[in-house]
Amino acid sequence: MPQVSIKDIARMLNISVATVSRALHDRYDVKPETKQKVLELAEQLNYRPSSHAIGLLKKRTHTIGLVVPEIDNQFFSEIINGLENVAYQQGYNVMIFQSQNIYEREVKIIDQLIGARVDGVAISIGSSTQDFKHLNMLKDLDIPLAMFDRANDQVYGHKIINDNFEGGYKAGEFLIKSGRQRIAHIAGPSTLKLTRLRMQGFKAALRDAQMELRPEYLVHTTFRMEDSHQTALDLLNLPEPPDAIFAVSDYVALGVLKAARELDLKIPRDLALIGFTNLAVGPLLEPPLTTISQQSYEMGQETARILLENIESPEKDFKLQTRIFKPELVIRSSV
Amino acid sequence: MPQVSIKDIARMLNISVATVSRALHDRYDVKPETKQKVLELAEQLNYRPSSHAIGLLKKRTHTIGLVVPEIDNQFFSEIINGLENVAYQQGYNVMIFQSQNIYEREVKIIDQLIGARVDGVAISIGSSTQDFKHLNMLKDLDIPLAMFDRANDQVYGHKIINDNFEGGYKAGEFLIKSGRQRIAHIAGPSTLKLTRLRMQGFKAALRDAQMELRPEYLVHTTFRMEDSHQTALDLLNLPEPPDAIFAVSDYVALGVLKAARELDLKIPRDLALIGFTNLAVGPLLEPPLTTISQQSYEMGQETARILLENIESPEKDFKLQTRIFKPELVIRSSV
DNA sequence: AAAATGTATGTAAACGTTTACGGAACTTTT
DNA sequence: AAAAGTTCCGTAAACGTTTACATACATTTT
Repeated sequence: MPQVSIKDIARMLNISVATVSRALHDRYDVKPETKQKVLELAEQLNYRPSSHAIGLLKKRTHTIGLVVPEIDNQFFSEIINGLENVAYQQGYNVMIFQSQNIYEREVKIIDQLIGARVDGVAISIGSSTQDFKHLNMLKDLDIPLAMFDRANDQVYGHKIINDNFEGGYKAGEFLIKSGRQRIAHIAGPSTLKLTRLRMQGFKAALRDAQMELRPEYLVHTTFRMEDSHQTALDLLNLPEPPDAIFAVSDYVALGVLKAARELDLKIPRDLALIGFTNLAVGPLLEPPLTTISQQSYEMGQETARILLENIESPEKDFKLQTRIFKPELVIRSSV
Repeated sequence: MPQVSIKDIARMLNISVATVSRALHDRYDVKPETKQKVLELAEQLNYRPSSHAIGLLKKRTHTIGLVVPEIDNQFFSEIINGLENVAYQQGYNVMIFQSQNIYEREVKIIDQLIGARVDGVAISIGSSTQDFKHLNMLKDLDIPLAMFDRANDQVYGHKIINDNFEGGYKAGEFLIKSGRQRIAHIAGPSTLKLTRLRMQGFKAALRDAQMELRPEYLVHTTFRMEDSHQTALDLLNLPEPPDAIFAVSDYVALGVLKAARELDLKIPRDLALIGFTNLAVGPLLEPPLTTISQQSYEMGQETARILLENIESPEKDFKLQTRIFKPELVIRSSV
C-alpha cells in the first residue's frame, strides 16, 4: 500500500483532519480515547508526516544545504562530520551535495537548494568558479551563507578559513631551517585564493631568509593525484632538481611521494617533503609525512555554529563573521 | 527580499497563476509577449520553483535517499560517486545521510526519507543494526530498496555485494602459498555478514591446505583505526606472534601497519599483511599494501542502475536482484 | 434559570504548483 | 451571416499539513 496521509487516517476513524493532527502532536484538547485510536492507527499504517507539506506551510525547513567540491577527500568529509554533528544537535538536517569543481554543477546545486527552501547554505567554492552571481543571489533571498576553506571576497557571506599565508610561511621557514637550498613549491589551481596565499606565505619565508625562488621551482597542479604525480615527476627530472618540496596539500604530497619512489629518491635524505592538511593517513606513510595541519573537524563545527546563529537570529542584518584558524606545523619524518 | 512565488509574479503582471506557470514551462498556448514578460520578471526576481510544492503535487520526487555508515571512508565515498553519477544522468537527485553505525540514527534517517517521499532508498546497513523493521517497512510503502556492500537476508531489497567468501579464501590462499605458517585473521564486527563470510572463506582456505587456525589468531575489531591498532598490538604481543595477518579491511590493515612499525617489525620480512578493499592510498604505503579489491565505484553505479530500473518499472512486483562482484587479489609488496 | 466556563471537535484557509476544463474574443470557413 | 475553429487566458481543484476560529455540548457558577 502506498503512503498514508493524515486525511486517510481521518477518514478511517470518521473524524476531522484537524483532530488527527492535534492527536499526533499530543495537544491538550483532544480526548485521550481519540488520541489513542489515532496513534494506534498511525503506527499501524506507518504514517510519516510529509516534509513537503510542512515545508510548504511553515517558513522554516530546519535544513541546511552543504556543498563541497568532492566528497572522497578526507579533508572535506571531516568537515562534513563536524558540521553535521553540530547541526543535528540543534535539530537541523543537512543536505550534502558535491560540485566536482564544475561551475555549472555548483550553480545547479544552488538553484536546487533555493528550490528546497533550505534555511542556510554552507559551501566550499569549486576551483573553476569565477562568477559568483549564484552565491550572491542568496543574499537577495535572505538565505544566510557560510564559506569554509575556500572563500571569496566578492561573495557576501561568513568565512571560516585558514590563515593560509601563515601556513605557507611556516612550511617555507621549516624547510629553510632544515638546511635545504633548492626549495620548490607545487601550488594548487591559480584560481583559488588559498593557492595564492600559501604561495605568498612561502615566498615571504624565502625572502626573509634572503633566498631566491627559481622560476622553474614554482609549478601549479590540481588536487587530483594523477596530475600532481606528473607535475612532481617533471619537477624532479629537472637538470637541477630541488632538494625540498612544499606541496600545497597532502594529496599533492602523495603524488610527490609516488614520483620520488619511482625515481628511487629517498625521503628525507634526497628530498624533503612537507604537505598541508594533515590527513589521517599522514602518519602511516613511509616516511610519516611532515605537514601543516588544518583543523577540519573543528572548521566544520564552527561553520555550523556561525551559520545557525545567523539563521536563528531575529535581526535582519546579522553581521558577517570571519573565523581564521591558525595552521600548525606537524613535524614527522619527511623533512 | 524573501523568496517569490508564482503568485507574486501573477499579481505583479495582473495575470493568473496558471498563465505564469504555462509561460515558465514554455507551453504553446501563451502569447509570446506574455511569455516574455513572465520570463523576464522571474529572472529578475530570482524565481525558483518550490520543490516542496511540486513534491506535494506529483507522485514522484525524482530523488533517491542514500544511507552510508560513514562518509569519511574512501570505500563509501567512492560508492557515493558511482551512484550519484548514474543517478544524475537519469535526472535524479541524491540525498546523502550517514548513520555512523548507530541504529537509532539509521531508523531516524529512514523515517526522514519516507517523510521526504523519496522514490527509492540505497543503504549500506550499519554494524549495530539487528532489527530490520525500519527497512522492511519500505516494502509496505512501495519504496524500492537496494542494499550495497552490507546487506541482510532478513530484509526485502536488492543486493549489490561482494563475494566475500571468495575474497577471504583468496586472501588466505595467498598467504599460505607465500609460505607463512602462523596466519592470523583480524575480523570485523561479528554482527556483519561480510565479516562472517570473509572469515569463513579464510578458514576454508586453511582447511583446504590442512592447516589449523589457532583460536588466539582469530580476533575481532571495529573499522575504527584506534580499535584495530590496539587489536593488532595485542595480537603481535602474543608469546608466539603470527607471521602473517589477513585484515578484514584496508582500514584495519592501516592499524596493523602502525602497530608493526611501533614494534619494529619489518613488513613483509617479519610479518606478511593483506587487506581488503583496495583503498587509493594502498600503493602509497610503505610497503605498498597487498589487498583484495572491491570495485567500489562500479558497485555504486550498479546500485543506482538496479534501483532506478525498479523505480521506473511500471510493474508492481519488480523482481529482486542480486549482483555479486568478484573480488580480486591485488599483489603489491606487503606479503 | 440564566450565564459563564470548559471540553472536544469541526471548518476553512493557507502554503506553491500543476492541469483539466471552460470560455471569451478572434479568425476562418461555409 | 451563421458555424466552426483557433488563440489565449482564467477558474478551481488537488497535493498534506497546521492552526485560528467557530461550534456544540456538558458542566459549573451565579
